[in-house]
Amino acid sequence: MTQREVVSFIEALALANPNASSELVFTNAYTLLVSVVLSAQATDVSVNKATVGLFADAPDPATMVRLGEDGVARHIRTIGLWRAKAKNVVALSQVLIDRHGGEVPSDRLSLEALPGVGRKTANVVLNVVFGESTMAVDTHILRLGNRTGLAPGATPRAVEDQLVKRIPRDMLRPSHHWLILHGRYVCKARAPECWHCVGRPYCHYPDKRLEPV
DNA sequence: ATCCCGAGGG
DNA sequence: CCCTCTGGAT
Repeated sequence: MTQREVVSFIEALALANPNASSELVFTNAYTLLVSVVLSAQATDVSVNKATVGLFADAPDPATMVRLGEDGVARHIRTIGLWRAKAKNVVALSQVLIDRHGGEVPSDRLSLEALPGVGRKTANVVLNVVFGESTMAVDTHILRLGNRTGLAPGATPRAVEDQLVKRIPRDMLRPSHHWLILHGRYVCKARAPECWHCVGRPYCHYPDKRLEPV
């Protein structure tokens, strides 16, 4: 896809989704961070179902540590990978208390040092909470980037670097949400709905589905 | 059977 | 570079 087509594609997504935002339910930096940690290999809907009760019991790091792994696990057992996630959420909360005054740090190094937080989660927090122009590449963006030709790359990091390089700086931050929503609801993994895709003129996917099944 | 806003360990 | 962790929706 040419540079001009990349910009046209992103502009079309912007028009189609003027107020795109995260679909995770959160009220502050801490609840966003925990929600994103819980969202690995899980849908936002299932995460939100579990966090209602979790954050009612433990809205901050101190209460989360007090709740403990078993207490957290009770709330999130409906989400995949719940054992590791319960452990990480408690450990991460303890680190926030010990090293960051109970607050969520605003730099990548500190974020990625938290248990259960890798590059993708750090990028989401930096983008949503701290207003940075990061591009968090999840399964949707990895698929969409390769399928459409927008950002070919074998790994999330390769796709991230492509997107950062090709999307104009002033569009990069909101592009994260535009791309995720497009991947989730239009450029879907199983049956992409190309018939109402605004990126169709630029997309390289050879098997465009031009009408509903 | 495949997929979902991955990370850590070997 | 694997592999494992994990459950609900489709």
